[in-house]
Amino acid sequence: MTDDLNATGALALPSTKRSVPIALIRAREKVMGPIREMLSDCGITEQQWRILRVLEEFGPQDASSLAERACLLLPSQTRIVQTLLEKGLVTRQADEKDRRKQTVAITGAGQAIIHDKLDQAQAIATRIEEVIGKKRLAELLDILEDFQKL
Amino acid sequence: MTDDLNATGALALPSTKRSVPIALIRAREKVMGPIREMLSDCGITEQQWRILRVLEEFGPQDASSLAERACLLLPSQTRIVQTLLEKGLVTRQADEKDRRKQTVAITGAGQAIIHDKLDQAQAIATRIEEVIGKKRLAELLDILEDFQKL
DNA sequence: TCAATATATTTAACATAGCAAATATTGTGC
DNA sequence: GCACAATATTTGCTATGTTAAATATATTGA
Repeated sequence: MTDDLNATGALALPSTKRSVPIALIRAREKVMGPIREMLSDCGITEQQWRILRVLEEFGPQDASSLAERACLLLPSQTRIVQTLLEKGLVTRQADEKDRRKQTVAITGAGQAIIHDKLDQAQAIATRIEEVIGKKRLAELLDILEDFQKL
Repeated sequence: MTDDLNATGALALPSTKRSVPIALIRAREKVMGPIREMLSDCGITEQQWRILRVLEEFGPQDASSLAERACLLLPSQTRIVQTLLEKGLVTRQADEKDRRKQTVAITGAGQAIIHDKLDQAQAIATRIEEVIGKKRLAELLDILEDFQKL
């Protein structure tokens, strides 16, 4: 009884205004605005920042773990690490035991960038918490986690 | 008092595991999986599908409105419409009154694709509702809307 | 041991994201 | 009516997303 009907009475998709995929994009777009602004003046992209963050948080790791944690597909990860190598922000070397694996690590220069932006990044996180509310933000993260069950 | 501290006692960013931008990406990735699968066999991308959906829902409209509703940047919209033109799924013509504006409309072939996929798309939407729960899904959309205040 | 498989990562190719600059058309003030 | 600012869209360029294929190393079983 809750099926959406269009003007002709036929079964219709939910309006794009309440579409989950579109809502996720829109929200993300807003969140990323200030973050991109923060990163633009140090020549780092959003994805490069994520890789540095993950390396700083979890330490040196193989490519697959890094891609999973930074939420990147392996091909993207490969390219991004290559540019980070050129910038001198990470290192990469084959694992001794299993030479198929590549171990990626953050350099001092990479850590410096994170530390330089720490206050700004913290301020952005705080701002989000203020606007959305601490409780609702926690709810949001919980609900989003449930999407992994799909 | 709620500041996150790392091992050295310095101010630290929230773990990437509870990062809002990353959580949004992960959720979106899961949602899009079945949708991409549905579209792959008719040679249509996710963004092309969004444009067709919006044109079907709101009718012929200028490029800016279309981009806004389909949640695409104008340059992306321009290029995607170009490929849709080549596929014969949309038309585009200059507005009579204001020749700067381009009016885009869906064709019969474009509508046919939407109607062909209607049942499948509906099933995906239902599946999401089952897993997340109707109430929580509504909460999610409400919270995501609040991000526009940022 | 060696061929067949499986695993880890990279490359290739095409589509899109994001930003800045270029184009085209319209509106405005003098 | 014209130079000039404003608006709507497109183009150019670099980076990433996405899928499939290629490459390299490990593992397994006859």
